[in-house]
Amino acid sequence: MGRSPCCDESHVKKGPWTPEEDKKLVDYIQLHGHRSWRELPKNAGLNRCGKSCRLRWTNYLRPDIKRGNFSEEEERLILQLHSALGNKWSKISTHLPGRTDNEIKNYWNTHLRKKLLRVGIDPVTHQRATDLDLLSSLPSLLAATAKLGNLANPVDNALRLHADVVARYQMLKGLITLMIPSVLPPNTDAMNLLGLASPGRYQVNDLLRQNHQLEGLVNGSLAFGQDQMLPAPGPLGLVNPNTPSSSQASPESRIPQEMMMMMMKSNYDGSSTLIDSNSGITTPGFSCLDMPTAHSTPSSVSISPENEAADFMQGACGTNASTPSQGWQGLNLAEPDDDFSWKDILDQICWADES
DNA sequence: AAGCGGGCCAACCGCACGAAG
DNA sequence: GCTTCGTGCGGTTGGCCCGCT
Repeated sequence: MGRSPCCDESHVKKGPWTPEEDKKLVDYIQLHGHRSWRELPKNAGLNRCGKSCRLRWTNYLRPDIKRGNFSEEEERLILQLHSALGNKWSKISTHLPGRTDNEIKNYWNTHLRKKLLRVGIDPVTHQRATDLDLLSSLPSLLAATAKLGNLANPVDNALRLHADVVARYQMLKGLITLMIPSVLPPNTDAMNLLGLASPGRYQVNDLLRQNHQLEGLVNGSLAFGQDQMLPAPGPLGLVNPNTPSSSQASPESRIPQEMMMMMMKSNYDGSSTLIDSNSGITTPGFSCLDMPTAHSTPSSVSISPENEAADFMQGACGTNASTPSQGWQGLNLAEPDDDFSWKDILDQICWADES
């Protein structure tokens, strides 16, 4: 389709607006409204194109514009909305009273995008890196996130925690994936063994939930004892409907508890308590950031972006407790078979790390 | 103090889409 | 059904500001 620009006339002024122009525009709109932006500059005595007037009004002069820094609440909301809607700035702005799409877009590009990148989350897809060959970069990612230290901003803390947990998740995933050819039956889904969502679109909200889950592991709140199949989710109510039942877990899939704990605990400082309760991000629950979990499956349910956004906007802070289910039942952390060499696996990982 | 580089943000540009004729 | 108009939207640009050397 397309059409010629509204301001073909080369004589119209461009560039920054002067206070006099602002006053003319405001005075005119207050008196007459802005029924036709094309006619407005003529009538208001402005040497601008209508489009420029509209932008100036909507992005700067409108009386209900909120100026100043974004609050933590706004920041989190933008993250959530962007993960659900993508670059739909105007839609996002409707959830942030007083903020314009342009302002949010700028804030995203200059602040939030970089924050996500810094913690290893793709700001476009909200996915963590999924490729196995990225395994080699994870130790450095962990080190980098550790260096971020105890950040004052709860959102930063949450992101750092995401990166930390995601990195461990990746190491674990990589380990299992390496194991598959040698010790697991063909077609075994490594992630199902862990009771985690299968790879795919991975949003911040998924991250938060998996944080939640992995923290359970890290903190030892999920009891996995010797020779013990996990009969039920831990106190966190972990849910993964895709998880095979324990009866389906192959004996070969056993991972020694010591190894899991070593991987999950290494360098972990229990930083979940860093999260500011005022921010609404609480650990291990992340209560106000959680997607509704009782009825949805992370990453695997197809929802239109709009519905998805509406869904979590509606249920963000009022989620039902997760239904206890078979989640993590496939996680068998009992002792390995005697003839199985975990050292070999570790050696493989070291090799992968070095390559 | 001057030059440089990067960050930030207001404003611009071009396309898309719905309404009206 | 088509063309034109008006507006909305998202991506990009350009200039200002600030910190660093």
